Amino acid sequence: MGPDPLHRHNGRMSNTAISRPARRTERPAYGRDSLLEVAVAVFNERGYDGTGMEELARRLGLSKSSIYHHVAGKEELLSLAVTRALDSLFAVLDEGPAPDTSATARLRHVVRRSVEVLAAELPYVTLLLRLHGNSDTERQALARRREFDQRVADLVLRAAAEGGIRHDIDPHLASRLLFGTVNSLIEWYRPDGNLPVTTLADSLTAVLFEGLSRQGAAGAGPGRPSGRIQD
Amino acid sequence: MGPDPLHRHNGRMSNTAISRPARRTERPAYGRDSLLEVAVAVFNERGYDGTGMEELARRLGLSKSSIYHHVAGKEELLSLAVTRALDSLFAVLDEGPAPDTSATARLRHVVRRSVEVLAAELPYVTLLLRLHGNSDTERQALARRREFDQRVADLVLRAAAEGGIRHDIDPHLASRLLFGTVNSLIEWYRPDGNLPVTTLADSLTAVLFEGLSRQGAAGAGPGRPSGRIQD
DNA sequence: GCACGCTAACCGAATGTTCGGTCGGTACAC
DNA sequence: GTGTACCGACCGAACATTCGGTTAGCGTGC
Repeated sequence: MGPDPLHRHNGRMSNTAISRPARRTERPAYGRDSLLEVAVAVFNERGYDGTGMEELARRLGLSKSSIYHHVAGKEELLSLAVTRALDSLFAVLDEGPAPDTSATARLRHVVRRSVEVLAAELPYVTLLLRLHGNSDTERQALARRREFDQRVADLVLRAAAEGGIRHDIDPHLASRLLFGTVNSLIEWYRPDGNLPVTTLADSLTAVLFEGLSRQGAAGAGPGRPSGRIQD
Repeated sequence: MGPDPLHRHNGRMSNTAISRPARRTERPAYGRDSLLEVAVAVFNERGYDGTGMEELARRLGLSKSSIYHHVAGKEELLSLAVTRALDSLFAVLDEGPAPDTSATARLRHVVRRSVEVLAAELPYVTLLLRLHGNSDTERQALARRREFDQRVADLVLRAAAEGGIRHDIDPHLASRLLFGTVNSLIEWYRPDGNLPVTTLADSLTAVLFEGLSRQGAAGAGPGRPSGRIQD
């Protein structure tokens, strides 16, 4: 029926001890960042729409109203999270090998770095990849995400023009498979497991780039350029 | 929730009007199946938790209360959808080449047929793959899904033991990449586009099986067996 | 051939519950 | 005494679901 009446104890949870300004008092006190971290974790567990502010408060060890002391509301938490994810992803495109390098080499770099970003910012990217576009915030994030996808697709196209991709696979399909596989990492990869990110990135790029580059003769392979993809 | 509440003759199939008995009014006159089809489409657009019964009613051209004439509630719609998806997926495992065929050949068949099922039952599988486990219904579905994944992973392990998978890639990782890529199809593949399922399945199996089978020497490839993956 | 009852299909107006969010206030560090 | 961090109590809106009907077509008796 009713929740247990807690007598104003601040039993703050242990982890997420951001040790920036050397806290002296034993009052941990959430900042925006540590609060966001917990919120995103819960959003990913139950889904953004499936998470209530009350459940969020419970997991934070706070009351519902206290959350509004730190952020404007539920939607701001979402906005902060996906902006962080998108900024990290776009940074990958603007760094990397000089533009005069071969497109194939640059693509390889983008894939590898995307895997690393995905691992480093896993909760934030996970939230981004599961948006539905139910609010303005979500729709704007999806628009930025589509822009990212578009720029990667262009790079794949240039790699294909260089001959970096086997001719019996449509470059548009190659894009989809490449980043479909990369994005599917959010479904199972856990950075705290015993598979290092470097090994993951090595294996993923090896499998996909070798599969995408070599002309195949294995059993039931096709021989003609395949159908185009829309959108 | 639990057992299906009686199964009297359900109405009509999806709008392939066979006009079997007699003509109804000009109204759509939904049966369970056609109603489910619309509902699942809306669930996939806005997310299950993000879809209200009112929005559902609007899209059906019905009143909210009329939905309850056909199904017990929102959760039954979800249950019907994911059961259909899971039944189709498990059927793939139980058909196919005889058990005395090589594991590699059987795996290839499972991957190809999974792609086909994914395309044929796209909305239902999409809904399944996006569950969070917020209710008993969802948790039961996720349990069945994990069982499917486990059986596929076993098959990959046997294929690896046969030598069907290159030795510098851990079979557990190979499983994840393989079905990560297959499952990522729900994010972009549309059966009504101009990429036929057969071409898709050909290309996907070609890229992945060639990438996974051949020992690589392309640039930055690893050389040792990679780290293990947990659960 | 038509009156009658039956039922599937539907609706508008409610039900209680949960939602995201607000408000006035307390504790305490500096 | 001012600012930061927090809380319980509360609010209107939206939620899934229920209830008491109405309508239309079909089968049957006659």
